[in-house]
Amino acid sequence: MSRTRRLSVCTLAVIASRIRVRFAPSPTGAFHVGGARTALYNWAVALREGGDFVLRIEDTDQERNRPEWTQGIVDALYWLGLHPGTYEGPYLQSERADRHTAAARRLYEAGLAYYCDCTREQVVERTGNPHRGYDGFCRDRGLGPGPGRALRFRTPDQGETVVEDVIRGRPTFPNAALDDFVIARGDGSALYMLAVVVDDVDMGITHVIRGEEHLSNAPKHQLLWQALGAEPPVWAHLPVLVDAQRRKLSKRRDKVALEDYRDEGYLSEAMRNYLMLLGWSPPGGQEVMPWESMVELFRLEQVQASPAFFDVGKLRSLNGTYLRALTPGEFIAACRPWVEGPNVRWSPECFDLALFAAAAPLVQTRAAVLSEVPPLVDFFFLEKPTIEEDAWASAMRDPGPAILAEAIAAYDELEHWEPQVLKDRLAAIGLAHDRKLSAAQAPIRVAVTGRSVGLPLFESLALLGKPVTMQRLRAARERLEADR
RNA sequence: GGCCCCGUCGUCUAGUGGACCAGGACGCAGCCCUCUCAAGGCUGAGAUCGCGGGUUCGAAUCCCGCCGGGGCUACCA
Repeated sequence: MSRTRRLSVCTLAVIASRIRVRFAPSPTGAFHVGGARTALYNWAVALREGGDFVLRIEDTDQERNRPEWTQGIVDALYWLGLHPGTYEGPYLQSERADRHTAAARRLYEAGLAYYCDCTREQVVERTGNPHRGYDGFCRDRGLGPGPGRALRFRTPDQGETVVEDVIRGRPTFPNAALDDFVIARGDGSALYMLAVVVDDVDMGITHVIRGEEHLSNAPKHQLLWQALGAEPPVWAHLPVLVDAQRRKLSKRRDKVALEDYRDEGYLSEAMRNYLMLLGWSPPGGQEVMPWESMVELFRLEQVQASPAFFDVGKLRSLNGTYLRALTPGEFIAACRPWVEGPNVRWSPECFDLALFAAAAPLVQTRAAVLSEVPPLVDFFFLEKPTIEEDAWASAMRDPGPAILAEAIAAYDELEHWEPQVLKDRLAAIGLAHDRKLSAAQAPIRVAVTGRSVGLPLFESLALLGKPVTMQRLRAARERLEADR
């Protein structure tokens, strides 16, 4: 389909006095990254066009624990930067049941809907095909309301329904393929199909921006909008998010909860930037940019129509970029929950914020995610370093023990405990063993930090201080002797 | 079965008939820098634009057919 046939949001904005978008998640579990993207796109449109953003919780599934999940959604949006007060709501769909049933009654009274007492089994028996849908059996039976009687919307037999979609052009549905769908249950309560439309109409929504899974329902929604006497909104059906197997992201299989990413140390700014990029790319090719710039550049009609893979690798890279862009002070502040929180592996009284702050610049280029920070600095705050045995084994081969012993002797008499001095001494020792510094530093690094990779060694030793360093070097020598 | 949507490097994408033997980013490989690892710099590999026909002097871009993936087809949302 050609993009030239797409309608511009701006064009239509002239028709509607003020743009009103809505984000309408159903509280059926942890807040999903896909939902986050939908919310962000809605928000970007509202911000750019100076419109309103409405939050509505689709909670007509009465089983759920509403207050908790609703709070989870509000919190997730808050983390993304959508703060209460800057949007309308949250409205609870369940609290609007009267409006829904009133609309159902109006539709019935206008002859646009009819009552039906068919069971599913009866329908299947008549059509002979379980996938065939409803056959219109009760259309002209003139049934009135009654217990167990569902209300069905009378869809047109002829013609077609065109959904003007900003992203997809003009999906066109033959009306004959649309069944007379149920809009109210036997007990009178409205179904989602009716409730969304009633709410959207009532709330004056001008742009419905939601997931692609709703596209097939859009013609039914549109028919309902018209039946209710309202001008249908501008539609925009966003591509779904898929996993590596190109399957729709699933709560069971995939890591989709926004809070999981937050708890792993992804910055909300990075997440927001990444999510915006899933299905849209700013003109000019620049991908990393502040939210304000994205909002300015964002165009709904430029959104890709094909499914997008949620690539954690790219998210991670983006997060690293954001981490590195932080000022030292901001970086330290961002790290604090990870180094001072209740889950740290060292005893809290051993933590030294000044020491961490001094090491932070060394950490900043080495962490892509905040959860990677503690392992980089743990040797500063642990009573003794956790030795990785593989690292120990390879570092303590052949000249390792000799280098360690000579370093102890050389470092012991040092008066100036500074990186350059520490480095020069070790380089000289390495030279005597025909080893480059890159090899000579290994036994010292493992002895002091427990690992073969990490922060720059001599800066680390300088920050750790002479007494602790010497103590660890000696402890390593003792272990070597004991192992022998 | 019916209806609808989608299909450019592994991934996210640029691309709206000629400047595209297809550009960027992530990832990958190599080099430089270097006390390890990162970060940074440079270089490179990687896409017969799902397939097949057309239209055109010329097609990733227009038309037709097909294939593949997905969604809807609930008295779920």
